This record gives sequence, structure tokens and C-alpha cells, in this order.
Amino acid sequence: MPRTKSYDDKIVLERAMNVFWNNGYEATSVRLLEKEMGINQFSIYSSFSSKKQLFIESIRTYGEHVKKNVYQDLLMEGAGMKELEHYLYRAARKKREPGTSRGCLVVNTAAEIGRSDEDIVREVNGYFGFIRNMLRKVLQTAVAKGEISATTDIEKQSAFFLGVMQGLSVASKTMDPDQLNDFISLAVKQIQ
Amino acid sequence: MPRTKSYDDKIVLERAMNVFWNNGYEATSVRLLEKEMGINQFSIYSSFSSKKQLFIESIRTYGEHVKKNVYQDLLMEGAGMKELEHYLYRAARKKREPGTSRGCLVVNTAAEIGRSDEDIVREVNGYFGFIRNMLRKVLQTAVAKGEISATTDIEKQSAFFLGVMQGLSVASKTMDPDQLNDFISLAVKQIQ
DNA sequence: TTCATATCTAACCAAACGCTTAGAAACAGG
DNA sequence: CCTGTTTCTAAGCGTTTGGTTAGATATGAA
Repeated sequence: MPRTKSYDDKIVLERAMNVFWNNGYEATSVRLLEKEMGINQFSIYSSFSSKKQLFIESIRTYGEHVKKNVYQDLLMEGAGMKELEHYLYRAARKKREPGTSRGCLVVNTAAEIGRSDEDIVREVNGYFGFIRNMLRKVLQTAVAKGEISATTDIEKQSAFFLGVMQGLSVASKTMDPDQLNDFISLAVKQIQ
Repeated sequence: MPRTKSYDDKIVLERAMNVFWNNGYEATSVRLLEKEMGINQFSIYSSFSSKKQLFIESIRTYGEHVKKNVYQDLLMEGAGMKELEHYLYRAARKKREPGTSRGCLVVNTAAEIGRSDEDIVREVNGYFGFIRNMLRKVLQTAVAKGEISATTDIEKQSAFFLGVMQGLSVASKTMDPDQLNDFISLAVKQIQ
């Protein structure tokens, strides 16, 4: 009976994610969101309740985004050191032209919001928990494959590489490609 | 002849730095600034011209702050690996109670503002250039002292530790103290 | 004591903020 | 073709934003 929606929640959510990713949470206005999402404020609020809730769903969408487009190789069965190194070097090489390196949305959020909003902290922790688990599994596979020592401390190493990835997100905005490459090459060498 | 100022620019600037450090740039309003700085908007604007200029001077003040209170040991003549390790472990252990770990103001700024404002980018680059030079000098001293190999690639290693420090700033908001310690212990071990 | 000059208080500005709402428009089952 | 329900448009809500201004208040050299 009702009128049908003229937009797809998933699609406009991905657009919202990109707006937050480009500008940060506070610097993103609802006016800018309605412009970039292609729907007006009424639709934003009726679908996503509030700017904060839209941001939280954007973070979740970002999690799905990176699973498909950033960490896809690392998430495949059998991914080990080769895939981890490949990802890190690729991330260091990115330095995209259009957005001029916007880093990781969740790192940006952790830096901007800190611990002042517990709902957002929950999303941030969930995201990094996922990344950490991905790293644990990759490192376990690397041990099984004999790429790294059987005595490797998986907990320590996964914490290390998570820290490196968080550093890489910031460094991608502040270092030139050569520095980034040096940073990653030593991080990777460390495990051998 | 004129009426004298009732406040000290340096003192109110340090207060402004803390407000930006706690809340980020966008989330800091001029009303909050006047409350925390203890002077009113007229005085803020007559002394610092604009919110952005006040922020830029706050970043410079932060640079002075860390020279005196954070990197003082690393900046002393003769500081080498021992001092670098000591600093990193201390930073990993901090997790302050009042502000609940606000990270590094300049890392937060790089993450929040990105490259969208060139005046701020200039300050950020200046700050990290200084840190990088500090690391270079510490590593050179460490070589001279025989703490690390004479064949150490100072450029690579200083880029690595800068990346680690940027990661540490983010990680201090997202990791628990044990993880942080693991992260740092492997970063330090890497150079040996 | 006068007086030019700078600082202070407090009210004020237009614009932008997040969010809401009344009424028109579109749909699908009866 | 109704009719109930939902979505849409567009105007509007009160509040807060960064920044300004008029006039009162100090100040210290002359």
C-alpha cells in the first residue's frame, strides 16, 4: 500500500561513508550529507535517525567495504606473510590523487573522537578487534607455511602489525612515498 | 599610555592547546575556548585573530610543550637507544586517568584535518620534521655509542620509529596497556 | 590632571548547525 | 477508483557557530 522508497539504503550509506571519510565527523554537515547522498534531510533522518547513528552505520559500512576492497586477499584461506607484505606495501604506495590520502576512516575517528562517545568507541573497538583477528589468523597461517618461525609469538606480532597499520594510516598523510616504504620495509623485516 | 592586558598570551595559549588537545579542532567552540582560557571572545580575537590562527599557535605551543615535558631526555646531548626505548615504554604505559589518553595533538590533527587546509598541513609537517630530526640524531648517537650496528640505515630507521610513534598515538586510544607493550617491544627489538 | 591609547564587558550579527513538520505525492490492496 | 499508508518536498524550528562592535574602563606619558 505505501509509497515506495526512491533510494537504496545501502547505496546512500556508502555515499555517506565517503563523505565522513573525506571530511571527518564534525566537519561533515547534514546539508553536505543530503547533497552527497542525493536524498534530503527528511529521508536521512527517517532512515538513519540521527547524524551520529548515520555515522555509526557508515563505520559498519566501511568495515564491509574494506573486507571486499582492501583486505580481501588477507581474508582468503591460506593467506600468510606474502599477502600481508603485499598489502602493506600497496597501502604505502597508494597516496591516491583524488582524495589525496584520507587514511583509514576508523583511525581518523579514533583520533578525532577519542573516548568521548562510548557508542562510537564501541564501533572503533569492534573494527580493530576484527583487524587484529585477521592478523592473528594470517600469522598462524604463516607459521604453518613455514614463512616465519614456529616460535613466533602470535599475540605480540599481531599487536605489532595492528600498531604499524594504525601508524601507516597517519603516515600516509604526513610522509612521502619513500619514507612510507622505509617504514613498512623495516616493519616487515622485524618478524624474520 | 594604554590600558595593560590582564592576561599572559603564553598562559592562555597553553590553556587553548589543552582544549584543542582534549576535543579536537572542529569540536572546540570559541565559547568553550573563552571559558577555558579565562578571557572573553574579544580578547581571543584581538590576540589571536581567528580560531584557526589560535589553533595554529596552539600546535606551536604543543611543540614547545613536548620539548620540555615529553622529549626532554631524547633531546639531551648523548641520548641514544636507552633513552628512546625508555620514552616509548613510558608512552605505552601512560594511559592517563583524567583525559583518558588523548594521544598526540598533531597526530589527532593530521587525522582530523588531513590535507584540506594547507596552513595546518604546514604546521603538521613542521612538527613531524622536528621529530624525525630528533630521531635521526638519537640513532646517530646510538651508533656512535655502539648500541646499534654501525651499518644501521639511519634514514630508514628514523622513518620507522616516526611511523611507530604515530601508530602509538592512535593505539594509546584503542589498545590496552599489554597490547601497547607488545607493540613497542617488537618495534624496539627490530633495530637489533 | 589631562588625554590619547589600548583593553575590557556584554550585547549583538548573520550564517550554519542538527533536526522537525505540514502537506503534497506516490503507491498497492480492496 | 477509492483508501490507507509511507515517502517526499520544502519550509521552518530553536540553538550554536565564528566573529564584531559600541561604550565603559584602565593606563601612563606629558
